[in-house]
Amino acid sequence: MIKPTPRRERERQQHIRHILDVAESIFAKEGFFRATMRQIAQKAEFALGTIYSYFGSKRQLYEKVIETKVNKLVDSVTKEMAETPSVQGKLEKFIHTKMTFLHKNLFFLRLYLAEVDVPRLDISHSLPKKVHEKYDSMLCVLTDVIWRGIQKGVFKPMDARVVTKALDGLTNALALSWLNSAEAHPSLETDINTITELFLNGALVHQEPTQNSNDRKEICNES
Amino acid sequence: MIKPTPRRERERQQHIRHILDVAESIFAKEGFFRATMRQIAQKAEFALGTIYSYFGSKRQLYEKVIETKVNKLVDSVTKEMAETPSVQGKLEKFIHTKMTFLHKNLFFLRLYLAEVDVPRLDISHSLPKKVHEKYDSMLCVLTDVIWRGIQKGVFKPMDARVVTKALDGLTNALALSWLNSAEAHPSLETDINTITELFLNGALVHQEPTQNSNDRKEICNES
DNA sequence: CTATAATTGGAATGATGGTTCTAATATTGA
DNA sequence: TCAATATTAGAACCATCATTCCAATTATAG
Repeated sequence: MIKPTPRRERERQQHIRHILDVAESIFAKEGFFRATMRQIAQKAEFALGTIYSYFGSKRQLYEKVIETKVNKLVDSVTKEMAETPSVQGKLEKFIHTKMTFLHKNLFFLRLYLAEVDVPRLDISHSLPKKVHEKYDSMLCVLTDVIWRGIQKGVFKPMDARVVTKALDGLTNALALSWLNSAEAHPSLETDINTITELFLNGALVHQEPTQNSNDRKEICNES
Repeated sequence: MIKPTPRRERERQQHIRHILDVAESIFAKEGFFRATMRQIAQKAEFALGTIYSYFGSKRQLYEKVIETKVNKLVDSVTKEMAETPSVQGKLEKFIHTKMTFLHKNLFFLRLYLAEVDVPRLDISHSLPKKVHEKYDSMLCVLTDVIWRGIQKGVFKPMDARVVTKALDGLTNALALSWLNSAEAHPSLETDINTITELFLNGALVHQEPTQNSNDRKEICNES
């Protein structure tokens, strides 16, 4: 019951962050069930008991890993969207920010896809509500944007919920492709442009796209 | 080394199919790791040893479940596409057939998403090559269709590979939403239409998409 | 320096569940 | 009906972890 030294406390936080990082990489590589606490302890260079003293159980550790990252993702996406006024701009921000985040967190991407994108299999049905609520809050913002776009006549009249899922799925699908193809970075910007264009204007060739025609050029003159 | 009676043999096949069905439902509900062979044996009303005599191991059983269904999916999708002449028609067939199949196989859908859509986590990296090859063959057909569409000037010049992933992901994402929302059937046709429209024409409102598309042709003939 | 509290390491525990084995049981051909 | 064979049942075996525990170590305060 004594005061914990500031330094001591700082180290503690340091350790926690370090363990979370290691756990993330192992969970991402092995999945929840194959990953063992020993493995994590070993790679983190702590003893088993230490891990358990920081996080109560394997599941808690796992949940913490996911929760931390999902929060970061959602926060940055919603922040970017909030800072942009136009409907179309918000949509572009959504695509851009989300994909950039996933691109910078390829390790995490596996967990994300397995747990957030394809929930309710294996363990995920017991992911803390917090995580799902957080993620859903982001989707709600997106739905709202689309809905307002429809009201304003910028978007066609479609079911905003369905469109939200489609856009969310579209971004996930492309991010997923980064995992499988072993290429390095190059695809990020290209993929963002492709998706944005595809989502806004579709695959068919048109005469005069009323709103924006600027990014079409970009798509064509490279690759 | 004796002749297996025809009836006997028929029963055997019957048993195998029955076990596969049961296994599918359990794997889908629990995931590979949580599902136990005892559980499957019990629900299938066979003894453990019997299951092992039919399929060698848990993993083999699991792989058989997935392989069987993926084959059916891919076969029906490619067949439908082959029977349709026009590029746009083939695309619509892809969306329609794939989504209808997944809609009719909601149980399987979980496994499908976890193993085929988000591979390499957990067990999937050891899914038999056969399965991935089969699935990829379907995607190749799709890529080829898109590529030809671009050549003909029906589609904008985009990276056909990326568009393939996008379309595949789009359909997966919508199918996924059926799992989460507990609604019954109604969304299938609506979702198919929404996706098709979205993919072909995008979300933005356009003026008058007239037929003429020759002016873009020259851009395409690289790649 | 010493007593007290916090941290750490890793062996010991216990449960779970895949796989194997053997003893029934049923089927077949004669 | 009877031996030979195939099938089934489920108990027993065994390896693999998550988790707990306690002894050893280290830090803190006076």
